[in-house]
Amino acid sequence: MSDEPMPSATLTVPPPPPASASAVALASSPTPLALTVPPDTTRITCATCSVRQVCLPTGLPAADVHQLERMISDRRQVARNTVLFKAGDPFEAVYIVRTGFFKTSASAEDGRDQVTGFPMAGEMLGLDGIFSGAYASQAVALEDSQICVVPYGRIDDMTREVDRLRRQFHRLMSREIVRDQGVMMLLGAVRAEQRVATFLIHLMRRLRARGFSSSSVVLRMTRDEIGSYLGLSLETVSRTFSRMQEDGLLEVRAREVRVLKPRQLLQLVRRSA
Amino acid sequence: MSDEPMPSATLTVPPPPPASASAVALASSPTPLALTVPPDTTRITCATCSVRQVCLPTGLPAADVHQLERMISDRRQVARNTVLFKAGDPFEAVYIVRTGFFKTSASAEDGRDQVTGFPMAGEMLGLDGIFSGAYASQAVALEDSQICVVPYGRIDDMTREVDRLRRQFHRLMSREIVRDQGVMMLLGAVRAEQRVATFLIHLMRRLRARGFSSSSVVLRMTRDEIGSYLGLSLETVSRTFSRMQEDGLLEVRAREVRVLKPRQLLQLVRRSA
DNA sequence: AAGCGTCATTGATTGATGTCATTGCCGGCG
DNA sequence: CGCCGGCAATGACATCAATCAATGACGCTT
Repeated sequence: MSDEPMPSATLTVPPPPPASASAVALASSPTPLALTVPPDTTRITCATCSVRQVCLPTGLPAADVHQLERMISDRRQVARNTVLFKAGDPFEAVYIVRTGFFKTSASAEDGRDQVTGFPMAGEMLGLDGIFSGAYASQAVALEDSQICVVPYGRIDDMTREVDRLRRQFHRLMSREIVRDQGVMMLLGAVRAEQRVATFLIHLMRRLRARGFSSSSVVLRMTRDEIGSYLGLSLETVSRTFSRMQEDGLLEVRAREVRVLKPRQLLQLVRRSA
Repeated sequence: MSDEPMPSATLTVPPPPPASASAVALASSPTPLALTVPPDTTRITCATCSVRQVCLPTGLPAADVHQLERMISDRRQVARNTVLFKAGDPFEAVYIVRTGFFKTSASAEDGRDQVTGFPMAGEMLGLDGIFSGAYASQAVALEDSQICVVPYGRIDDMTREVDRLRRQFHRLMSREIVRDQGVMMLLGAVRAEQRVATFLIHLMRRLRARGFSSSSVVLRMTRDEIGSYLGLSLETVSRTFSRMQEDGLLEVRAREVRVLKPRQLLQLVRRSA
């Protein structure tokens, strides 16, 4: 299984508080338009951003990070359940998650709505819009989040002018392709147990890379959304969690998952049958 | 189901002969190194290439196509079953299929080798190598093929210098991301019948876009490879073909598939259950 | 505080698909 | 020319996960 592409840079970011669990919250179904409440985040810069090590600046020298800063037009607050963009919306910008948690999904011809990813801090959204000039997928915030807006026009300008930024951008698009291949592998896994184990392992790794606990998570998505992502029914996801708990691998209480035996979980990922 | 991203440009390319069925053929297992037999293709240019409409030049004015030509360092013959690159090989170039047929595959942690795509004329391979500097997947020719070699150094140069080429390259990377999403949808489809139908429909569309018959195909891959791509066992693929034949949708004789009722096949794609 | 809706868990059942095994076909090679 | 190996088709059987259904927990709304 190819892992979440994650630059080898080791992290020293102090664990930020688990992204203020929505006091706002609301609407059961996604609200149509992204809030554009300008937060007090105006003085935040890439150089001081807590996720810079896993974000666009990854591996760039400080001088370039300054340049890079110019690509970001805006930082926005996105409330839980808000649609950041949906399939068909005209493509204008790529987004980077600063804090919080999103889900991306695409619609199949048969009407299914399948989850294609759960982007978190430092990860990009919307790259699929460059191709046709309209987004091919939908992005929804799973919790109150903050994003950086990177208008494509600026990407175009900066990637012309600054060699390292150009190559960096290519690397990040490529990273997305590698990530997608990982998801295909996930969906190709035969057994449900293996898919769920892989999902958890990957999630933990990404969280750890961001300085969060490597053994305990509060899932931000429902069983249904996990199932959609893994190509399983929500019941199967639930049962698999339960079985893993019986086997002493996990401790599951609703959205809260604690990994007790990471080694054995990893075994499930690696074991074919 | 998001379709194979294919620019809307309609094709007027005369059906080229179905890519000379290998007289060379050989080795049952992939041979380790790509042949570098310089063919008599040196005078071929993008401007005269029969697949230019579905390839890199897509949508570019003639002037730019000339520039683009400079990105291609070489055109190479790749014999059937030859490995063009494999996971871990140092990334140096992106490839574009000129004639023939490839399969790309990636290895899961559990040892599975899953097919991630079947690139054909005009489609790019190797974009996943930009991220880490090493390819993340493997590419094998399914029949004697020709490819254009696009060294990354030249991409870097040209995308700095020529605005339209830079944007074009971004579009093509984005196209790959959209394509990957399509494959995820495919793997997320519940029923085997739906997956196989979608596979066939997409294949036919891509062939038609290149001027081939829109009702008859000679599959270049085995049932096993189709199964790996679709997340099914080879037997299920075989049985599904058989059932579709019984139902009068197809006529299948080994690798040769004739679509008799494209409308009904499309129905299977669209129908959720 | 009660009520409703969403989400999660669990059981029973069913059916599709994987696995195993056999047969036949075809092409290449000795 | 006949054997052998890869590929495909098909049957028998087992298994895993989807489906249907009921219940319970929690949080938000009124």
